[in-house]
Amino acid sequence: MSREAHPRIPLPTPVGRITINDVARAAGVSVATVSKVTNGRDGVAAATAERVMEVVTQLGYETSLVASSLRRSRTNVIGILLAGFDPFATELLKGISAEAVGKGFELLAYSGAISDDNTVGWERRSLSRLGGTLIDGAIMITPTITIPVSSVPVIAVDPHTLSEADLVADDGAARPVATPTVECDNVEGARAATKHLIDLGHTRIAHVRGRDDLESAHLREEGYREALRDAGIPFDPVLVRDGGYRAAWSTDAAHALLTMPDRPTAIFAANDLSAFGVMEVAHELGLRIPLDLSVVGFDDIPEAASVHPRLTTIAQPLQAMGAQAVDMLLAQLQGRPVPDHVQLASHLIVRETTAPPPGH
Amino acid sequence: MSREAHPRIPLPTPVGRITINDVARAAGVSVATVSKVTNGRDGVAAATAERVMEVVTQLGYETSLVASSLRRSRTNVIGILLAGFDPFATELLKGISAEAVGKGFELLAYSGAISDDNTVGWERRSLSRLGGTLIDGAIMITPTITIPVSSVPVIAVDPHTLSEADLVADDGAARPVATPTVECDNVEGARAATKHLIDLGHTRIAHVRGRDDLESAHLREEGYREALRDAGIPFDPVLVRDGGYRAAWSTDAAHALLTMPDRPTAIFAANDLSAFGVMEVAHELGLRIPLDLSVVGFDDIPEAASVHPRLTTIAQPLQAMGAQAVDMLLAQLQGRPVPDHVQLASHLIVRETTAPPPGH
DNA sequence: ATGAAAGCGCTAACAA
DNA sequence: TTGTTAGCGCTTTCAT
Repeated sequence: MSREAHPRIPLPTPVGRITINDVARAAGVSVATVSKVTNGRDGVAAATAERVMEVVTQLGYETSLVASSLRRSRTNVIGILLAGFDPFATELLKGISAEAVGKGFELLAYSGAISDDNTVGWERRSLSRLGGTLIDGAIMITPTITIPVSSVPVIAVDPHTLSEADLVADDGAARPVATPTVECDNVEGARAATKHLIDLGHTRIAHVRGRDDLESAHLREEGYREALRDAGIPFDPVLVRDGGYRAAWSTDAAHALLTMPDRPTAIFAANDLSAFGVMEVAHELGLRIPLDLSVVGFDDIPEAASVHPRLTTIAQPLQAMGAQAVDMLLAQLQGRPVPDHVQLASHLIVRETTAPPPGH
Repeated sequence: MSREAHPRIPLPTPVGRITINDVARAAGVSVATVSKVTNGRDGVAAATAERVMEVVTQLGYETSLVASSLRRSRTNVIGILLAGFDPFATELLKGISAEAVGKGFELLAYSGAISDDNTVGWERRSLSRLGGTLIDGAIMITPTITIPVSSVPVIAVDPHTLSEADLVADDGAARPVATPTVECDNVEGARAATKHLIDLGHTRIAHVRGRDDLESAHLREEGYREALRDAGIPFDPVLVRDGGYRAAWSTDAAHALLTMPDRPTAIFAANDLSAFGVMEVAHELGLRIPLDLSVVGFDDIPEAASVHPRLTTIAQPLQAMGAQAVDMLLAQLQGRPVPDHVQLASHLIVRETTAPPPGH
């Protein structure tokens, strides 16, 4: 180690980011050698490697994710593409994070729909911007469009459209590739919610429907109808109104339902937000929950447990769904077979908004 | 628009990612022109621009975040650097996301500590890997080390060490640059928690302390002591035990406290997890909460509202803290003055684990 | 064992 | 108005 003078005075610290060039210069080697050392490639003398590592430590050098990902094909980074960090997405993130730990992947949650003008099409845009370079694969949370053919593997969680697997290409041939999907059992959940009300003795059960353009809304209505059919209760179209998955819209629906002559004694709302709208209207009309009116929601967002009275609802196993998505993505990355479609069981959480009908 | 034959047959779609080269080739222009068009630079004939845009749309081209960020200085992406997507971090994310919307920035939450071997030092590593290229600035969530001098602006949320502002450099000169910090008022929160117990009539109030190496633990103990002092209750060192911010460790502390001769009638735990440990031990010992023992936590993680009985605790305004961090980072990016240190008020949430002491 | 050089996709000077 | 070219930081042949 008798090269001419590696002075002990502090290396000329560069001002901005420390790059591989800074390290190479300080260690008196080429950038290629530094790259080999930091990536553990062999073909470098032990002494050289040691000296390089010393400089790396001293300078606090880390390879730029951007630069290396531009050059390499794999980055060991999984992208989670989402429209925003809402409660639904963050619950999934918790599950994803827990499942990914120790598997050698870094997580990168990207919200590209951060301004109002690109709330539509963020799925494709995000995938194009990150895919193929920054991330090895992606988990897409509640995409509202069909996921385009992508250069990296993608798993969709709770997609709001039919999977491509169910579609047929223009030329009539079935598509070979579909985006694998993870979601909860919407039909079964809705059925359980409705059955819970039926078991309590309700027979006049209304449904505040979700957004017509979203697949889950249809599935939940289907579950509602099935439960009625199973119990021999005739379906009454008058008792179904649109709530659009939003509290504001649902108040209209609720008002119509609760002021009709033979008003329902129970309402199954397509999601928790709609249920909140229903509860608000009931309160305004002087109806006591659950004495005069029972309400069931869907999703079990955190607020469901905090409102008064606390909302009975169908919980989606969000963290388990996130973990499942990770498993599927890793399988896909490793070339293992991946199921097209995974449904996880939702379950009823009985809280304080449901009781037998009045006079029962 | 009478160039020779832009055939209507589908453009030769490239297999992998669509790059600027593909667009240039398909549109019959240079990549520079495509770049100008997609970035809205002028100096391009309207007809050319239109043709390029047509190809861009048809091919579904989006500029690669990686490549462009390598070349440009600004990316309009804010990085949120975190150790993992835990409840604390995700609450902050909600606030950050809500505040950042419409401000023209994309959000990129990066968890680089995804394997067990790099749980220490993730702060520096993440910052080095993303900073200077991918992100314009960073919000660092609960860093446990002093943030290194960085090439991009950084805001620290709930840092677990003293800010550099409080330190002095080796040569004795005060450092010119400190990492601006957002946190809740730990002292005041702890004082409110303790005062709540005092107001209920408790005088023998124990404290299960947090991790000794974390600044917030010391601040919370300080608040506890101040409240006692304000009330004229002498501080009894026997009533303070280490819980390490963890449920498992806190059970030992709780056991010691609750089996002592003159046991406390109330315990202020340094965080909610410690409080859960205390509740568990109390249950084992046959102590009823809150009849025999009152418990107060700190943080108000979601579980605090779900356990039985529901935990009285000090809530940190996490979403507001996230929003504040965004505001500060944007200010810093725009060269506006930024406060060194912002403290947001925590507040007491009274639930079911506190009551007057036995026989009061 | 080491380094020179090409190139990943893109942007920005500069030339034409 | 358009294209040529250099280079952002890095990895990877391929010479030396």
